Amino acid sequence: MEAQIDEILKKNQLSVTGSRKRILELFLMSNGALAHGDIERKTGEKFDRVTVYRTLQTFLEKGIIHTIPTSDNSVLYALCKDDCTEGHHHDNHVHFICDKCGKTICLADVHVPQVKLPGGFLPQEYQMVVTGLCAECR
Amino acid sequence: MEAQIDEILKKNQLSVTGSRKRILELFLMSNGALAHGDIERKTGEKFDRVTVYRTLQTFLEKGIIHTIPTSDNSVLYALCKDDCTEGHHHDNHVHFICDKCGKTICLADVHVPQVKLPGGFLPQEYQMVVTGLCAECR
DNA sequence: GTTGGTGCAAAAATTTTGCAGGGTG
DNA sequence: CACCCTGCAAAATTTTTGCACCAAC
Repeated sequence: MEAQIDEILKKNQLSVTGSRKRILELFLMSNGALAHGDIERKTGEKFDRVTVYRTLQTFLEKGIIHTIPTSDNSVLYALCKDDCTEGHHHDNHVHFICDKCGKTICLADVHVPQVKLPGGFLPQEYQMVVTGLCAECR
Repeated sequence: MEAQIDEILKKNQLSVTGSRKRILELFLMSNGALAHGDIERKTGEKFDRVTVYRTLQTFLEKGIIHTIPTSDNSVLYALCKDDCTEGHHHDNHVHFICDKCGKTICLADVHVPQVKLPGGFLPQEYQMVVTGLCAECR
């Protein structure tokens, strides 16, 4: 894991610092989406809130993570797949958000079906979010 | 339109007030999604920002409008179809967000395909967002 | 007249920005 | 050692809450 983290950071020409390593580690472990608040909590507020904002922003710009659309006003972040490049994501699996426990789960095996759009639209990214109850909460 | 607005409000046991009429009118006219800021702008800041917040909240609770997931941290609202009831929405069409002009367009004719989920999940609502370039911006 | 909605004020929460000090390459 | 990153402070923005007044029914 340690090596993997370093590799990701170096591949994106980022300095390997404590906060970046820790936050990246959280994403690798969680195997799902994290909100800003999750990260603050899981790091035990060890890092300044501002640092978390800036780290997430940096990861976004480098294409290491991406945002996930949600119906409520929260912003979720999740790791990109390897074939994501700066500004171009291929995160084409479905996300499930549990109404009860609030957890967001990446359904890596469920692909987003490509729908046919009316003429004129130039689609770039398809995202699908399913809400309901997860296996543990139902 | 005037009559339609009154009917919607009365059907939901809401007092017919100036701000509610105006904001509902905006939704009926826009035929798309509106952000909080759009509403403030289009009403010419005639109503207090707090009133807009509370009106939107009320409409949400009554199932008159619903939120639309977006990748950035903005919250968008759109009218529900007639068969939406309190707490249970059937807004099962695809939304398109243009990366250039930022507009959100309801693709009312494009239905959200139902995907099969792994066992255990109890899906309640499917939402799909496509981003890219709209007909005018491409 | 009673109930509920609005506006104003203020508080709380979230996000952004500037700058000096410290760690990384 | 030069540069980028972090933490602190503060500003800006967004959202929530309390309360007195006014409008709707």
